[in-house]
Amino acid sequence: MKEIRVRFAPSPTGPLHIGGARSALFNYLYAKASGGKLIIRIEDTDIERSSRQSEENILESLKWLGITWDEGPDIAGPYAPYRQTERLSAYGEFTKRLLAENKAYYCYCSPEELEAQRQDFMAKGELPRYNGKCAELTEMEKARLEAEGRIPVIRFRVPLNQDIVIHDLVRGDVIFESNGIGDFVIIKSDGLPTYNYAVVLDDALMKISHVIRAEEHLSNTPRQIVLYEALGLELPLFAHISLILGKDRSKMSKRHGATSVVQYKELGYLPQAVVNFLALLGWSPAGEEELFSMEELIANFSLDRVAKNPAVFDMDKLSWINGMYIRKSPVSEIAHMALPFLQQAGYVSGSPTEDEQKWVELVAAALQEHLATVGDIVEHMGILAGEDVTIESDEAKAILHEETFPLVIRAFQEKIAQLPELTPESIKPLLKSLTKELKLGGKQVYMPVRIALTGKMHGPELFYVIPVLGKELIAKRITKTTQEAGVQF
RNA sequence: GGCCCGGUGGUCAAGCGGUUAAGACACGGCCCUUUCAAGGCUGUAACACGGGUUCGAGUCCCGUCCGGGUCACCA
Repeated sequence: MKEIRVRFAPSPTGPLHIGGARSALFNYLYAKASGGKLIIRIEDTDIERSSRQSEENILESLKWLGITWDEGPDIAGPYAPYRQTERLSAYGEFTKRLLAENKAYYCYCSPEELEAQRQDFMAKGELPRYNGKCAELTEMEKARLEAEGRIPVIRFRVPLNQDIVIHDLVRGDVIFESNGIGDFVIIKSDGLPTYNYAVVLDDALMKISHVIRAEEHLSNTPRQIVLYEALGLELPLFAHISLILGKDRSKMSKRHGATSVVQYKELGYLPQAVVNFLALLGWSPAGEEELFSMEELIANFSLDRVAKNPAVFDMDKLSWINGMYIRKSPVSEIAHMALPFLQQAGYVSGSPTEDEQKWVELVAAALQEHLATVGDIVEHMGILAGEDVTIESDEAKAILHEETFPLVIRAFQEKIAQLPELTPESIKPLLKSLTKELKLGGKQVYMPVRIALTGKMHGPELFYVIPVLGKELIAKRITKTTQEAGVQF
């Protein structure tokens, strides 16, 4: 059986886009599910916009997501190199052959002339495409044009009157007429191949068996197919997955919010959550489970459960999934992820002490259940840090005026004074014993203590809040809130 | 505009000629709970429209409408 080889071929012109990430993921899942290989190929023939920095960023984002590859620019492999600009020498003989067989020709039209042509077509209401002006130049004409200092491109001569059919794995057969495609450029005037040419050569040369990519490439595919045929190369199987749309149903872009993978990382999303969410965008599992680890995705993935219709990026669902993963993660991991956010907000020093690290761990434990993203942690810190407390409402204030309040708060203070160290484990029984000894309902103990300590009626479990605050802050905040409420005890 | 792809609740989606048209997110209610969150139960809500084909159409065909993609010396 033929080896399954799929590829993700980003152009390094910016950070990894969320849509690109999903293409990469589907390729990865397909490769893993079928025992095949994933190849990363960098399509950097647009030298103006490509950068090595973007390439590194893209590879880093893929790694962050947990997508690994078998061959690529950083690990080489049997079909190296994996950067298009380093593969140029391999293209020459193919181009020569096309030229020799008259399947391609030099074109001397300048950009200005092409633009004028296009305007002409548009004005006449015809489809704008290359008019074939240079298709049949004689040697003499070529020499003259070259003497003018014109640098030619090479165009592919698209065969006329042909139906080109794509047997698409997700869409079924898609048919294009070759007459709808004008002779297109395969070699630019700078000598570099265009995308449509390089992609065909590389996919063929790298023995790619399945091309899984976004739907925006569907209308390019007939160009590529005619090239495969002209060169006598074996066609891969194609699978075009639909696009990811923004809330207004247009293609995802900056104005829809975060579009790159790094942005999600920076906002405090977990890679497993992003992967899980992306997988569900356009693919659906056979069962009703929605939460999948990478291993489970691999075990369940198949191309025939990939949807044809575009999907709107639903931030709410991403947040929900992320929250699920945050709750499932060990506290230490959340603490680790939370640290930079807390540092940036000034709650923790640049190089945290051991005590600070323990404190962050407590904070993470307290807030873990409440977060949609790790970055959200900062919004909750008012309750857990600082001397600054204000009572949020008259309703809260009234609770401090209940007649049992002095009793409760005094007993509470006595109890924590006896503890050498405040820990969730020690506070939990302490609070319980308080209700018992005072013969009060839970609410009559927990609520006044909560308000005295935080000024709020809601928040994380008290047995977390108390150790996070520590004895000193507790004393200060009690003084402050009781003063504000005007209660003696 | 030409060509191509798509159209099931607000969103993601299951469905492959016969179902009370799943499930999830979001939203509302109830329960649990010291609060909130989580969790459990529950409710509102959909086959774009019009013609066919068929005993029977969300499912097949055609048209209309709507959305998207693409028409580069970008990828």
